Formats: sequence, C-alpha cells, structure tokens
Amino acid sequence: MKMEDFVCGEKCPHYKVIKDVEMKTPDEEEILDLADMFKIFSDSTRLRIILAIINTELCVCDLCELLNLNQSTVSHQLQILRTSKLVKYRKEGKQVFYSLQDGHVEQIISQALEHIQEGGR
Amino acid sequence: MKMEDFVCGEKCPHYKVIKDVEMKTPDEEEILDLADMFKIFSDSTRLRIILAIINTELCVCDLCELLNLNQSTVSHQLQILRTSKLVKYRKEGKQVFYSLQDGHVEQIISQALEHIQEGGR
DNA sequence: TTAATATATGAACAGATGAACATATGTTGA
DNA sequence: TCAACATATGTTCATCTGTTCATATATTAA
Repeated sequence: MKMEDFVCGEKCPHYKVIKDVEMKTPDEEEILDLADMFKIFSDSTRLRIILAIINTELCVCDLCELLNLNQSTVSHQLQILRTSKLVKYRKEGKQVFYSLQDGHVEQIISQALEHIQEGGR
Repeated sequence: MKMEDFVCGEKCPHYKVIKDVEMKTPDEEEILDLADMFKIFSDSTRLRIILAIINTELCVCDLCELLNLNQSTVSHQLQILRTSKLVKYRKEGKQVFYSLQDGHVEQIISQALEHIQEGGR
C-alpha cells in the first residue's frame, strides 16, 4: 500500500497504525470461515437446536416436539449443522440422534450468553 | 406439554429427556438476543471491522483504506455495530474514532477462531 | 461565507435465507 | 410384499440484508 493510495491524502491516514493492524489480522479465508460459523449461530431456530442437544442427544422427533417446529424445518436446519460439522449423528433404526460435535461450540455460546446476561449497558 | 401432544405418539418420545432439556435451556428472549449478537458477527465486512479495531482505535477513513471498502459501506456497518453496543466512538474534529466496547467481543471471536483453526475435521 | 474534508444517512436493487409444502428415501414389522 | 413411521430433500415464496449511489450533516480553514 502506497501513501498516495489513501483516500484522505496526507490529512487523516494513520499509516503506521494501519500497517500494524494489517499484520495482526487473520487472513481473508479465516475471516470468511469465521463469519460462516457465526452465521450458523445467528438463526434462533438453529440456536435452539444447538442448545437443546448441548448435553443430551435427541432424535429429530424430539426436537420437533421440544421446539414446536415442523419436521421439515428441523431436518433442513440439521442438514446445515451437519454440513458445517457442528453436530454429529447416530442412527438407531428409523430414528436419528443428534448431538454436538465437540465442546468448542458450547464454550463459544456460553461465552456469548455471558455477554448478553451482563446486560445491554 | 401433554403426552398426547407428541407427534410420534408413544413410539418415539423421550418425554423425560425433553422435560429435562426444557428446564435447562435459556428462555426465548435470551436466545433471540444471542442470535442477534451472532448475526452481527456473521458478516465478513463487520467481522473485518471488528478485528481491525480489536486493539487499536481507528477512524472511518483508516477502516476504508485498510479494508478497501467505500466509505458508505463502512459507515453503514459501523452504525449497526453502534446500535448493537459492540463499539464505542470518539469524535476528534472531523474524524470519528471507533474502538471495541469491551473485551467480551474479543474473547468470543478468538474462541471461535480457535475452533476454525483446529481444522474442519 | 465558501470550499474542502470526514462521516452519516436514505433509497433502491440484487442476492441470500428460512419456512412451508409436497414428495422421496429408508427402516421396521405384519 | 405392503403399510406405517422417521427422516431427508427439492422447490417456491416472502422477507431480510449488504452494497451502492446520491445526498445530507458537520467540522475546519481560508
């Protein structure tokens, strides 16, 4: 990046600071992955599914009951969670039991929950 | 919830488990707030802005340069971040410097980043 | 006051997304 | 084999979201 490229000319740019930040920032691909992950959590239906199976494995039918959603909606969201490798599943006859892939998800969510609970300020 | 309300009749429902999960799950409002928070993080532009100001306050112009975005886009996203109380700002003449509201955001993001970096598995 | 600069905001448009419906797949037992 | 059940998936539609363009506001200096 050259000095002349700055929109604000020599008036505003904090050139050194920018260079510095550029160094420390995760690369583009990581940021996109990160955004994708948060996108999964950004829907309340998916979040409710995740919270439901945080300590217990549940079958699709249980999730429908618990969350009062129709089966199609639940299955579609579970597919998204499967694709993003956030949940694992186990088949038992006709039923499929879902649970969280690992503890990381739980940590991320409970951290965020803390932030919420500390009040809007 | 009554037994008869179950879609799967007496075949599938893990009644006790469901009751149990219901107890431990955060209430609706909290889940919605949580989803809203993740929604903020779910856009790569906003995420890049957040990551940029994670340790340094930056003016809008700096952010435009650093992220190679036009000024309108940055301002719009900053408004969203302001509204959700995730950033604070400080005016200095014509410029406005933005920084993170508190350390929680950083923690949530770095935790998620760890998850990403551990590989897709 | 006027011009230049930094930021904010309104409107419009393209693309993304979640829910619902219909239907398909797969499993079990008769 | 067939019927019942549990789950998955394709499609459509209404809604939401991010970006861009144009313009407004605010601050500074001449």
